Amino acid sequence: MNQAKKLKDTLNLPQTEFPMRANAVENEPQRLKHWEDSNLYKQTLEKKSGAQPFVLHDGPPFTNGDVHVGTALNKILKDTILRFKNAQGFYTPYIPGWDCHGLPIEFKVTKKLREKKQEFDNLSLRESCAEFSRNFIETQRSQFKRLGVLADWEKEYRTMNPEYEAEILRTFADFVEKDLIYRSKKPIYWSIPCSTALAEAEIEYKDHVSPSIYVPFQLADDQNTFIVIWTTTPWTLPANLAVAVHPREKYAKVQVAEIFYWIGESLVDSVAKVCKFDGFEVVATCTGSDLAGQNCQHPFIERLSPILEAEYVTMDSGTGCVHIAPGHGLDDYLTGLQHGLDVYCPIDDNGCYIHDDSMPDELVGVSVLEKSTGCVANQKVLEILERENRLLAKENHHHQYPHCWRSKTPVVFRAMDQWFVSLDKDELRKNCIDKLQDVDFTPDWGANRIKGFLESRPDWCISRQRSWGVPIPVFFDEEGNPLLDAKLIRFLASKVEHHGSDLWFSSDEKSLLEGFELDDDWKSKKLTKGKDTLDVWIDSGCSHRSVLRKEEGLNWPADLYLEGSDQHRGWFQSSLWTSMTSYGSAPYKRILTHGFVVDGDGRKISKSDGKPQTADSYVTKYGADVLRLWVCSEDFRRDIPLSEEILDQVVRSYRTLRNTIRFQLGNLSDFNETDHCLPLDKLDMIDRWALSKTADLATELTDALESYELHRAVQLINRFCSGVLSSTYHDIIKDRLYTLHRDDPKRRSTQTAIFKIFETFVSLIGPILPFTADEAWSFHKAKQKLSNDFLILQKWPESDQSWKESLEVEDAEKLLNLKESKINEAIESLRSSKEIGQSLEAELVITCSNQDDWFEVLDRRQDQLAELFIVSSVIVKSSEANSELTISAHHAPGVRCPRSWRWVPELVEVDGWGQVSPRCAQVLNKI
RNA sequence: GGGCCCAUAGCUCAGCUGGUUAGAGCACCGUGUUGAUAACGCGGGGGUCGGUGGUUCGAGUCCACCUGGGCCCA
Repeated sequence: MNQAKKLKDTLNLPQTEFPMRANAVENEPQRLKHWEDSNLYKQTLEKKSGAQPFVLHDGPPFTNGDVHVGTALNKILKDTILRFKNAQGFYTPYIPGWDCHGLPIEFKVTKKLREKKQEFDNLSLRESCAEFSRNFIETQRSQFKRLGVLADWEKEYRTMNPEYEAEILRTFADFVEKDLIYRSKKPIYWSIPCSTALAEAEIEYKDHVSPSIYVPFQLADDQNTFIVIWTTTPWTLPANLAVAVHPREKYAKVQVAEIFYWIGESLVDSVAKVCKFDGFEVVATCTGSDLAGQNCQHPFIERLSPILEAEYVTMDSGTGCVHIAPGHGLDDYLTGLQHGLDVYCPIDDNGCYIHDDSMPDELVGVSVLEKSTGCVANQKVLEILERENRLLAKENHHHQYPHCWRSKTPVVFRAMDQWFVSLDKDELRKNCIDKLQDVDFTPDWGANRIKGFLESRPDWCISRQRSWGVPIPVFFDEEGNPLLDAKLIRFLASKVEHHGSDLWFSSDEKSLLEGFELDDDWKSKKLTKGKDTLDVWIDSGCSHRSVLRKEEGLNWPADLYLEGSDQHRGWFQSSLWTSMTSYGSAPYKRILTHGFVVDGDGRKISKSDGKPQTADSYVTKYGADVLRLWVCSEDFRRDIPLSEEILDQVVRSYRTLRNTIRFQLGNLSDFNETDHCLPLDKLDMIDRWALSKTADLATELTDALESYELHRAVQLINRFCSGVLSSTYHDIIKDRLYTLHRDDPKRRSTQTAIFKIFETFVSLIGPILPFTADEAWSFHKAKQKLSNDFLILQKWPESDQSWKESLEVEDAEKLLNLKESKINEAIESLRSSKEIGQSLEAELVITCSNQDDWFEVLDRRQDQLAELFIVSSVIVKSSEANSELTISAHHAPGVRCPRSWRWVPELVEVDGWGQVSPRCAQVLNKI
């Protein structure tokens, strides 16, 4: 063995089994299993039992697919915050939930059943939906767990659980009791052959040819003047109740012979051409606002149609004047609501005109269904228009028209009776907005956003003509009068609590009502149960009631709701309505929102890009900790970019961090807390400096996490790793750690510091990188991969004031600043001129005035300067007063010690080891 | 089209209430080391702060408009 090798073996080089590479894909699941086997979630709670709770209420993801990377982001944020709060000392129960009902599931399941040509009724469809939901709960749960999310997976809530469904009904009962529920018509898509309502998802747009007609409406005050509307659905004309114009667009009065027509100014030429206005002349113009307020005569029914303003009217096509039938279109409906029009819809379930006071006899019973032979209703209406001289022109119009996905026939838009929540009754809306003042919003514009939604939304339509949901427990008598009674609903809720809401579909009216005392008025009547289900926003919107108020250990209101910013319109809002109605205040103290995951160019990620969207596709490649580090490194309040480049960057900073930890572990291999720890005042200057930097980190990082600015925490961690540790502290202490005798107080001083820094640092990164931190902790405590001493059960590092200010810290800070600027500069110039390689080959001469503040520091720390600057020696010279501090560097004189690599004036001989520096000789003699 | 929001180096982020030549980490280039080595040190280049106009003695920071992007509606 040559001397170099022999001497190297006498050094205290780092030793650790903590691997350089995480191999996360393989190792994380093992750690996860270990955590589960040890029931770690329960342990974290038991450790904090009796402490102040911090309740983060989980918004339930929808159970219809794999966990999306955006959903993963949401759960990672929640988990990180909870781990932090728990470490800080809060009792942090976390009950995850699942949103199970709803159309997208029903739609997918129906499609599957149809493809398999399976017969199904309501009940079997619901069972298939439930199974579908259950399967994805299993899938998603395991995907969430894989991310490291610590939660009470045994108590998880599901909106389809019978107990949960009962609370949905009780919420509805509260609405009924407060008299907020009313019945009114609203247009929906209706499939005539299927005799069923359709949702947007059940509609296919197909090419279609419709009649395009121009119809003049005579002004009530002026027999010779007409306002001309254009429509492609003549059959809706019997339901016309108004004509809409755009308030700020220009309209022209066109004279044709003795008759005047109002038409959108920019459309005059095209309308004149179609309607064959020969020799027409524009005689006046005005804005839509000027026209509004007048009445016109329905073309073939004794009824006035007011001219109204509507913002959505365009001059793209037609006449700029829009035929309004509130019973047959959503825009029409909303305009009608604004102006107090009736939601008039003279069409029955079979798509035939009904008999009423105004329907012309010749139309009663005529079907509006489009058949291969055409639409009879359209033909009849055209006949009437022609006869009444109210048809200026008719063409064929090719366009995309909605068709029923099952029967493939064109659907109609038809108003049907729906249940609504009156949002303005008893100032509910106002109270909701007022109560937002008690809620903190992060970011603060969230308040503004939700407020806008609360102010502008129309009354809440809560009925759906669907199967996969919670039934609206209403009965009708033979005349169609509804029985809606809070007591009865609560009675049914108790039944549902035991049997599930399937009961409504499987039982007849008699057995549903069995055990309930009906009022005398209703007793004798024959009752039929309703067929509608509740809007699923009620389902998730009452989770605060079903979960927070029912589960032991939770609190109402929640400390925090944390969801994507789309939930300002969704869950945050629906939760507020239900909570205000039942309890008079908001169910949350703070709302924290995050943006959406976008690609590297800031564009939304869509399936068509072919980029992976599931959380799993990233976890199986990078592991959970890298994904978590990505989440936490982004400012989640805005859009969150994700790309290969970004993840590669995260991987690199992860490796740096891991290596830093590894270096510390390696240098603690022969250190034992009880035997070797030195008291703070015995620590070396540089060690005290490092501790003070660690204390700063703890303060700043805690502050960043408390203000939910996780990305700032990650920046702090990165900077600490590279700036404080790697390039400064670790670089400086290598010499003493490696070359001094293992028991040298200077070495033990540094190990004491590393020990404390390590424990602090690993604790600080715990919430963000739970796998890596726990792994490091296990190696630290048990020198093995897995141990039962879990990092998560450690206390959050308090920033230790005693670590902070001291003369040592001040001096070190000054000297290190000098190193970073002038010293390194001097050494670098020596290196670039090839005079030295390692900085240890250099000797420095620092010249400064003994009047200078610097002199005092340099003088006081003279014996530590060489080590601090990582050179072989430093000579401090005093110069004349007022002269600037200068540094010169040259190759160190003397000889190089083969053990410590430092240059010394001369080497000494040690038996069996050859020649080494005097310092190394002392060490060798002790070995 | 409407409401809310975002835009600083190749990437991720700092930049408080407007005030000297705009910062950090990563990446990149150069270089040293080979006793943290699929690691680490040192040095360097890189931004007309999305654009235009305005307020001001002075704007990345305030205002208006425009462009691009996101969420939610229509």
